Amino acid sequence: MKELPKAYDPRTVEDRVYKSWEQRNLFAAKEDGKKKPYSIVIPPPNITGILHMGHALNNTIQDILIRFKRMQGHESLWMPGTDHAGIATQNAVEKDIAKENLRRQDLGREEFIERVWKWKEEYGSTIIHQLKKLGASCDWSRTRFTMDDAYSRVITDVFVRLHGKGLIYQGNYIINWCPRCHTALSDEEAPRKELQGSLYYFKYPFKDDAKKYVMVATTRPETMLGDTAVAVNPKDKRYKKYIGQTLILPLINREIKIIADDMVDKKFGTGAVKVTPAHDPNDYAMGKKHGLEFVNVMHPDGRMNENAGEYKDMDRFEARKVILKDLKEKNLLEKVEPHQLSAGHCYRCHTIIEPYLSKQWFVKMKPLAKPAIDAVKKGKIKFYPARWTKVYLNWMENIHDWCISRQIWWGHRIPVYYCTQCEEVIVSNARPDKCPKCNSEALEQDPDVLDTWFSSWLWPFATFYWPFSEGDEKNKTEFEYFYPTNVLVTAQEIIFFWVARMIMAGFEFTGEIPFKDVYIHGTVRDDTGTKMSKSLGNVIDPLEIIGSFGADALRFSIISITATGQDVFLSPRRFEIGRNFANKIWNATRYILTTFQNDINVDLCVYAKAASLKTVDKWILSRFFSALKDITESLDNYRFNDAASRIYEFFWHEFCDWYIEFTKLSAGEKSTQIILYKVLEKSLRVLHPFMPFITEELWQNLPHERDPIMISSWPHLQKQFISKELEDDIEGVIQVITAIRNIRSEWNIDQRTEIKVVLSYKQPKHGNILKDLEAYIKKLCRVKALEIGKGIAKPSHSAYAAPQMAEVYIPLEGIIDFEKEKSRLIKQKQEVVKRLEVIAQKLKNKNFMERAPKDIIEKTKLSETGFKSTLKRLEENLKDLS
RNA sequence: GGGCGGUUAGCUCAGCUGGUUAGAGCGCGUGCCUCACAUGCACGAGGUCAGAGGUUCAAGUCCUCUACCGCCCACCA
Repeated sequence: MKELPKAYDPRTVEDRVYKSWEQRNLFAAKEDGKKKPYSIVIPPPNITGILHMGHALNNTIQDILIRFKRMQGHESLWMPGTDHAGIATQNAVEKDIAKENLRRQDLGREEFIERVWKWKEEYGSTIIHQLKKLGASCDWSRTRFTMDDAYSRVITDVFVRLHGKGLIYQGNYIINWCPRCHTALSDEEAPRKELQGSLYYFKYPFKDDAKKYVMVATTRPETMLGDTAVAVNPKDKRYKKYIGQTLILPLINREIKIIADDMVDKKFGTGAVKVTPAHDPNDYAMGKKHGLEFVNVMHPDGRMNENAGEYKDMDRFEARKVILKDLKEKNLLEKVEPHQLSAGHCYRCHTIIEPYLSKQWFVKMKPLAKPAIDAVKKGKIKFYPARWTKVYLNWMENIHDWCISRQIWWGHRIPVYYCTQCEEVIVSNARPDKCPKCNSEALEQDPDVLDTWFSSWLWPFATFYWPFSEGDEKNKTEFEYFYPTNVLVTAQEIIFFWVARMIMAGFEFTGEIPFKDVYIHGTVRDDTGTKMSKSLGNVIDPLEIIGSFGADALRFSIISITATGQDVFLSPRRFEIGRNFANKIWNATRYILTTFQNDINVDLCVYAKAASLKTVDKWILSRFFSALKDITESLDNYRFNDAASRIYEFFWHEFCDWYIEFTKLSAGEKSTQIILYKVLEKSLRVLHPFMPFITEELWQNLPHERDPIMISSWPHLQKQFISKELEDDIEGVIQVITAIRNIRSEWNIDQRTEIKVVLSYKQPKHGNILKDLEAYIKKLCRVKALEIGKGIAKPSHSAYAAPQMAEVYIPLEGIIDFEKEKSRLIKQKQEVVKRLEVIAQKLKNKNFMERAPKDIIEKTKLSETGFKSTLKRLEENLKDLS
């Protein structure tokens, strides 16, 4: 037998173990009619991504599920892949070429795209390697990329289908514009953040009488250059008389009308609002309604344009300052108030977005949302924790159309072609040879690309390359087998971005749900509660943790401290839990292996002959199987931290602390060896989904040649071994031992001093158990002589230490403070009697349940069977007490 | 303006369907290098479960309100 090192060193194990799995091709999943499928699609990380704690948590959870289900006999498929991450990747590559003093415009579109692909080849799979470090058991042979040809075909297909159904349209609207990335963004990509800004009050003079004016208030003074009206509420007495009159827009000297609109809030600002239809969504709506002029005053990069008069080419914020100065000089700036406002920020570069009028492509969302809402309402898709259901429904019911075109280069080109001759718009899967209308060959493809999420929302089925071309039986069969997937594991941040849209796409294109469950885990934060992010510099690098503590330690720690759906606060020290536990598992196994001596060829199946087992053997089996039951249930309910702490508790504090210590008395005996072995190997299997590396390594060190633990089976629950009575008995013995140790410690009796203990008991049952386990007590408490008998010791504490041999008299019933215990029992008994009386009275009233009004039953929350079972339990309690 | 989460030991947090004496890890105190493990072992101290009402035979757990902390959504110029 190999000698195992004294401390577990993950660095010598993990890579080797992972490679062995890969070599045996254990990750591959295939259609297998005999097995039930279990499938998960990974939330595809960005190719620009590097593994952070959020990934670590997210992927550990998925890997636990996948490994658990695989062991339970399912055909487990974890579909991996990466996302091309349009803006993020383009930004990264632009940064990269900036080192060569190049902008993307210098390279031109084609060459730039080539550079992105090259960049992708070099860095794009970093995150995949890091996921392997974490132990992820994805089917890597299927690794998808959202820009792959096959995947891209799905996207084009979907675009054409939606357009055909009238669900995609093009139009001029106010969208979120990032002046730095030069692209439109969806609402979800432009989250609003609170800003400390100002509210500026301007005077707009009347045309007829320059001394009179209307005062307006704004937070974005620079947009005033594009004002084409001033709006007031029609019911506002202050302004009613001015409606229809003409004002002169200062600085620009444009004539603008005063209009009336219900949208104007009388109470805000001055009650009169400047209207800039080209730079504000509300004003846009008003502009459409009132037929106003749309004056765009900005370049796409955020500088003012030719419509801005003398402010042309100034940056928008520079222009703001100058305009304020000029207005002040003209005595038109009344006052400035501090004002809390919120403005959209680009989710990629954090630049303040500009509401900007431009022509974009949109998806009509309302029709898509309907089936997706119904599915969740009917429980076809369940959220865990359930509270997210409401968040999802609320968003879905107020859904807005989705702006899907982006003015960047890296992404899926929009499959739309324009005829330069007759301006025909052609939507087509492939580039048409000529214009169907005028036969011209001068066709130009729309320069824009699609929102990255337009590819992600197809992920659950596009990864199977749906829709299937004729003869593509392989993908079709697999799709039918593995789809819908079982669960989607993700963080709350992308419920709207991604989860909701996937559900809509699932129904629209496959007619089915894309997944049955959605498990939303918490956000990873640092120990002060701040979200971890690179820019804040508060990240804990998972790879560093893996480097020093090991992947298993990382996995186990993060799982056991993350309660279902709660955010998790991390500091590096918290990973010691997992490291220490791994070391414990290592050493327990190491110890058990030494007990096998040379005779390892024991008949390992005979443990079923329970009759020949010792009490402690039966006890540990009982404890194991009840732990197994709990853990299996917890995993089935996505209660990962419960499962992790349960196995931790069992393995460390029951198996190691007590059972292994018990067995040291009978280490050479065959039955002891068998049970030690059995419980160990079963525990390793239960631990495997949480800590795959160390369990595989130890498994391979167990006697006999064996297949990897990764493809072993989840232990079979054997209920007949679970015995509550037996567990209580040993629990009692453990209490006795603890009490003796306690006395030893309290009286400062040195560990080396041998003592004599006299135990007395009242209940014969206890006495028998104690006698049965006398040797264990003596060994674990270092007791030289132990006397057990009825009524030997007095019914109170009486013990003393002698110089040579301490003698300790302990009445068993008095291990816990006898008087206190007695009064507690009496009190408890009285309470039980009281409860019994009340409940019995209610039951006696035979027709109670029928006669009771519904709301009372509701209120008491007790059904008739509830009453009866309560009664039964209380009666049992009473029996025990007598 | 809506919605959600949190408030339990010195710290970080568990506690699912209400039911014996409210738990863990870390930290702290005492004693141990006991031949698997000092990444360890044994023992211990430490909690009026944010506050106030209510429902119930029984409330950390359910209901109502209040306070503080945090998050999300919204067309607050």
